Amino acid sequence: MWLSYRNSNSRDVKNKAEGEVVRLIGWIFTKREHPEKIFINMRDRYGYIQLVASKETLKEKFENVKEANVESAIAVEGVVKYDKRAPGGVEIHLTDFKVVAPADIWPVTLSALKSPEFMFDKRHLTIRGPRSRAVLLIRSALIQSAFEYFTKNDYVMINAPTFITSAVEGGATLFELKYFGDKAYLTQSAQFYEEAAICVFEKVFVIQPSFRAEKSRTRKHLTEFWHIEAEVAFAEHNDIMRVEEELLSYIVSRLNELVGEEIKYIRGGLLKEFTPPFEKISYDEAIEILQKKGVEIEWGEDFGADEERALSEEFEEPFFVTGYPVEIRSFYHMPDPDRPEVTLSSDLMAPGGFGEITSGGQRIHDYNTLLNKIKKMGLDPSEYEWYLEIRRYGMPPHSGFGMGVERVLRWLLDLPHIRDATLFPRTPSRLYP
RNA sequence: GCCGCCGUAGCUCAGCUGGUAGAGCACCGGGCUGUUAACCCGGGGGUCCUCGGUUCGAGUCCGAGCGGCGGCGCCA
Repeated sequence: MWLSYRNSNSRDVKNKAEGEVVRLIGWIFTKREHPEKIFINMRDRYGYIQLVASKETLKEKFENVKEANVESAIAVEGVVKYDKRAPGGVEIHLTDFKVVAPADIWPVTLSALKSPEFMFDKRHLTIRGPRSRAVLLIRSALIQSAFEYFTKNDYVMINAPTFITSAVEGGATLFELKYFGDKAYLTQSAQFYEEAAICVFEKVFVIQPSFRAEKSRTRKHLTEFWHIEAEVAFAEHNDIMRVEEELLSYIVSRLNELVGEEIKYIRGGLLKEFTPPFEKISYDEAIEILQKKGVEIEWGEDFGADEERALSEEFEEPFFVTGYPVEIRSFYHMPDPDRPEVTLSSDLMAPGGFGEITSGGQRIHDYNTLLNKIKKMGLDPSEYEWYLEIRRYGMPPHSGFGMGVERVLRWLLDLPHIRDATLFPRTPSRLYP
């Protein structure tokens, strides 16, 4: 009933002529009261529009406007009026006003915005604010853009299971749960399942959550995050870096088209667009750069937060660090045939001190090589039985990567914390709401 | 897991060397012919995180616990 009552919306009224009668549905965002007039900023899915209620035209219904609290759901009818004094230059002079669902006194005040604890305890309400609204719209567009990129390039979307039995990354970071009589874990990555699927579809991708039981108190970690992962058969390390740089460039330019208004609202201007290929430096070069900057790091050590920051400060566009040492990468990474101490792997770094946004590389596709590697790293081959077995039946060289949705979003929008990049964030200290 | 900071009204915070609490925002009432986080005047509102200790007396001092925030390690 109410959906069909609506014949315009906050965005669409700008296309209407002065004097046209429109019916809108939405929520009261803010309200300013005077004796004869009340100004309402109404919010709907499309944005914001100012409503003007005047005692003269609304008569006894003016009282209803007076009594309606902020965040009441309303249905209104009114006349389109262009006026310089209205935000956005257009407003609706009400001829009818109904409360569809009343609201209690809204607890989210201006000072509440300063309290992360309050804002996330009341996340189910605070997401209605203009900032969360914009970020979540951009997030939706980001996932849409990634989906577009992959499907335009002949990838097949697969859906990997969430319950798993063995670790893709380090075993210590798995969430354990009861699975009837057995132990199961929540997935950290769809990678292994993608590797099985490339022998059907050659190019596959997933967009789904990954779980990591890392007690990370940082602004770049969630325990549940959305993962964009791709895996490509017959592809070598350089091929997958090409995919990553194309994907990121596509996402950025598409976001500017799809949600430019929201992006401007959050960061004051459109996103800087990039063109592949990105700069690529080797792990060895990265170590040199860091040592020259006076950072204490030796070849063979992994980058910590300080190192990632120092390194990425040296760049103004995203760049790859390639060829990480075998010791600091997971067991499945392909050693470089010309230099067995390093892997055919890379991380894509965001510039300006931000650091890692994707991680990827070529996988070991030979059965015996992988088996030996698993044993050498002290892992139990029986836990990787099916993963090994796919290598006995025509597994070509292949490569893949994973990109964190919230991390990319946080970087692009310069958000203070990764929890701002998701609807209901999950961190070690937050499981509610 | 480690290091640091914090916990007083619905929210943000003040409260000096111990004498049972205050401001702004929000809310309610009144005023105001167009506001943009409206403005002006008035009002109500508090187990001072919990437990224990010191003291005639604890929001304030001491101890423990719980919760949150920031950073490190780990990663996307």
